Amino acid sequence: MLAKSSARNPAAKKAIEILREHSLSSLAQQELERRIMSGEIAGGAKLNETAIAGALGVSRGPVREAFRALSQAGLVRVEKNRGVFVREVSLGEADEFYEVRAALEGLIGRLAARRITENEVGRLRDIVKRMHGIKVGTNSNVGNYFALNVEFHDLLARAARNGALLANYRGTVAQLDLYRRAAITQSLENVPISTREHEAITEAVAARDEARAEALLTEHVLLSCSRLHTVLDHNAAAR
Amino acid sequence: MLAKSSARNPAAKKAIEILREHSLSSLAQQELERRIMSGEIAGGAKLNETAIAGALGVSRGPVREAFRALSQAGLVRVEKNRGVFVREVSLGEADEFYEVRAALEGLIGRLAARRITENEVGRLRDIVKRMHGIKVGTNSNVGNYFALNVEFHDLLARAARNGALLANYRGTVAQLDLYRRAAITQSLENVPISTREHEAITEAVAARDEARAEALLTEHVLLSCSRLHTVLDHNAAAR
DNA sequence: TATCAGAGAATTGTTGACAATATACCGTCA
DNA sequence: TGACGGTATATTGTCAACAATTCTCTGATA
Repeated sequence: MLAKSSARNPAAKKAIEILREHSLSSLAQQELERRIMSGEIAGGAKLNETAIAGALGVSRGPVREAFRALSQAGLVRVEKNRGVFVREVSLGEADEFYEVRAALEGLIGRLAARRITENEVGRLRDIVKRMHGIKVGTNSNVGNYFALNVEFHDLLARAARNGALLANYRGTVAQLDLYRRAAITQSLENVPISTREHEAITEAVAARDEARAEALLTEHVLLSCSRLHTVLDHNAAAR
Repeated sequence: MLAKSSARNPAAKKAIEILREHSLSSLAQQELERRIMSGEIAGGAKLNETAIAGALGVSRGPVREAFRALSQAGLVRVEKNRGVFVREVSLGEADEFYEVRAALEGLIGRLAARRITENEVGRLRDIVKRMHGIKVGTNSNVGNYFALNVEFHDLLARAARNGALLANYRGTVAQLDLYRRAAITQSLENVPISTREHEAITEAVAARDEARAEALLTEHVLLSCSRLHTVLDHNAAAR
């Protein structure tokens, strides 16, 4: 029965092909990471082994292995005999991550200015152009801007052509986003300001100005952190 | 039988106490990390699940979970259906890690200069004093200097009082040490130079000079990388 | 001699079962 | 009514068995 479906059904064939090179635990890890980062699973939520195993159609073993990897990545917290919980990042911890990220982005700016290709510069400019297109008024575009922001910085991180730096950057940003997702503190008024910063960064990198790219990127991250606090204070005052 | 031994044997009692808060997988992870970082298990070596489980007195489950965490930490490499191997870091990758570390240490220097206590400054000075005591001639003291170096930088990283930075620093250094351990490239002649750099860093931090501490630490890491290359080139030429 | 095929052994991937711990529920008592 | 205790349930931690894949060794062949 299974053989028959795999022989005829292209989807089943593809699934088997994927399983040939990926273990169930790595697939479970990917899927759980996606659900956590998308906010599908809220911060602090408990991850039930049996329930997740059932939902993914696997046994508890691979799920537990995925948990250990996610714990090492700082995305979940493991309490012995009690369970696994989506990590909650406090504002204080977010500030710590912002500092680390600022240092990493500085290096990214320096290296990207040195190694970025013309094609990549073009893609950066395209992202900035799309950022300019965000209309200040429609609230749904906040998420749109957030996605463009992620795309911009990840492209820059890849342009630095340092694997260790890229992995470190992504891991740090993922943990920082655990906070940013919980506290939806994107303010529309900051979009034009932030977009101008991205534009300046793009031109510094395009001009191969390493020192300026480093300084602008470090400053950009620290300013983002400041803007976050401003929005939070404003919200707190209004409440 | 087991109850009897645990009731009388203090060691067994302690072991049970440890098991009350630590799972076998986390203990396996710790132990494997220790063996990898100490060089007890060589780079590239295959980690046999059954053998390790037997050596640690547990079943394969916890060992596999430990593998996943170590893989996420970048200390081992998992190949599906083939096994787990201690990660081998190339010279090129080591250069990448040095760049990342330089950025992190810069931030550590800045924050440590801001937040270090008098007690911690005293301990830094003590470490430097012990570094000065290393006799250039006895080869066994290279490992001694290496330990002091680790102690110095980890103390400084803790003095920065940024948990995210500390975790990131330790993870990065662990991966970098995978290379440094494989290529035992410590040269005696560099010890006095490196010691002077540590001394200058200590005094910059003690003087609360954030900019200087940041600059000196960044430079120190990049110089260490340069010295590594010099030693390697020298060894290659001599061969 | 070198290469290839194949049987056997070893190793990994996954699962289900059992034991230990924690949680939830419910009745009792103050 | 609310706090406490005990039992039942649910969940986690660990293990052993089975299936699938890879590795190894032997022998045959060019």
